[in-house]
Amino acid sequence: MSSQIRRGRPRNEACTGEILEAALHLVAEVGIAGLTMDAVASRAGVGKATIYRRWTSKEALMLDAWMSCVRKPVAPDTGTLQGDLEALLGGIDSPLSDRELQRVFPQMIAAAKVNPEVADAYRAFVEQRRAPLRAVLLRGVERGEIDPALDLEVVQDLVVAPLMYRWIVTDAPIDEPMIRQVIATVTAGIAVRSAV
Amino acid sequence: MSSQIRRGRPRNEACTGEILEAALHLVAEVGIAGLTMDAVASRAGVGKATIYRRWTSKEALMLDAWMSCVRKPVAPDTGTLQGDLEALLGGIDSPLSDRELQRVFPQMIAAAKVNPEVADAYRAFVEQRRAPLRAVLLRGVERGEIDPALDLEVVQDLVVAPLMYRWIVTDAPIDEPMIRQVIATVTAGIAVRSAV
DNA sequence: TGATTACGATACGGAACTGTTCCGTATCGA
DNA sequence: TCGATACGGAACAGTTCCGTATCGTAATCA
Repeated sequence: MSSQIRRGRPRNEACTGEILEAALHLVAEVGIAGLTMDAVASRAGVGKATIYRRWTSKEALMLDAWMSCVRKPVAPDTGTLQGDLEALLGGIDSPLSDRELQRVFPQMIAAAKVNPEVADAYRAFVEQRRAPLRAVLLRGVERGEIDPALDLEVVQDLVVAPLMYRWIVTDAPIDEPMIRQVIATVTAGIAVRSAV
Repeated sequence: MSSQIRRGRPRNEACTGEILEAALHLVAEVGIAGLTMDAVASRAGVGKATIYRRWTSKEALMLDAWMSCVRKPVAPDTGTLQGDLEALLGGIDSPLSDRELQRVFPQMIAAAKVNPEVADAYRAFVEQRRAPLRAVLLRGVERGEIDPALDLEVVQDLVVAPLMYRWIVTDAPIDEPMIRQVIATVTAGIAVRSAV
């Protein structure tokens, strides 16, 4: 069925990645509202037809680009909660720079609030990002480092939110001392002796 | 200079507010990219000329609308850090519903990442929101409830970020138990005995 | 070699939106 | 009553952009 013999000139698969990357860089520069297919084609060094041969619409391209812009992190296992958190919050694996991601991600959120299709992809994206942290916290509960009476979802937010907040809302720096203080404060606050 | 006698039919000042509100509701529905001046005029029940008599462009209208959509909170003083925080994080004073604000705010952020003029207004907006919380925390330090060695900016983020994170990123519920756990965890984590 | 397909480049139709400018009407001060 | 201004509604031109079509060229297979 899908074993149709391909005749003629084969597709240049490198183009696919170049188009995706060009789209992401452009979104970082001008936002999704300012993004045009002409600009994507020009930046990727391809014709528009080459794009439309791969995606049916601008929206389809954007969905693909977003899903490809951050690779899923793996849950570390250093033996202690503090160590796991430090390893997990270290960096992000992406073809885009941090600076660009800080611009692209809000565009994605804004689009998700308005477009249900984007919202679906966005939910999957967030869930994928949160899974490793949840695993780390569960191990923390098993080791007795976290008060089992606490709502783990909230604990998760306490750890991640300050970073995302600086990333998205305030643009404040996310450096080592800052991350350290976040982890120190939260781990101190969620220790078993704390009563809610 | 500005004491020119106004002749002729006076402006209907009610229109101004209706236009601003219509713009905000529409941004919540279709996003800033999908917003059209025709739609604003139609929703506000005015002609487009009435809008352009007050604002020179779509951007100018949007900036005004945003600055008017949330009123500055006041710093409470209940005597304890925990009490101040609970009072401060309670609710938001705005003509828009929470649901709508959750959609409008990301649009504002996304626009600020791309448009320098919006970015300026956005920075002023955020600073205005953060000031009362900073005052509350400073009193907490004076009362000895917060370790003075900590970076207060980070403490501020620890408190606000989980709420904003749910608001913007995950859409998870922000109810009383959740807020309580955030405040309890952070206040426990920033108490004086904790060493960073 | 010839058929076939992908390529970059460019032009095009159709749709949408902005910002302006007309109407005819309504509401004020003099 | 009269002049001045604001009003809602409608139409307008200019621009932008999407998605498609077409061009000549390049790459692959039969």
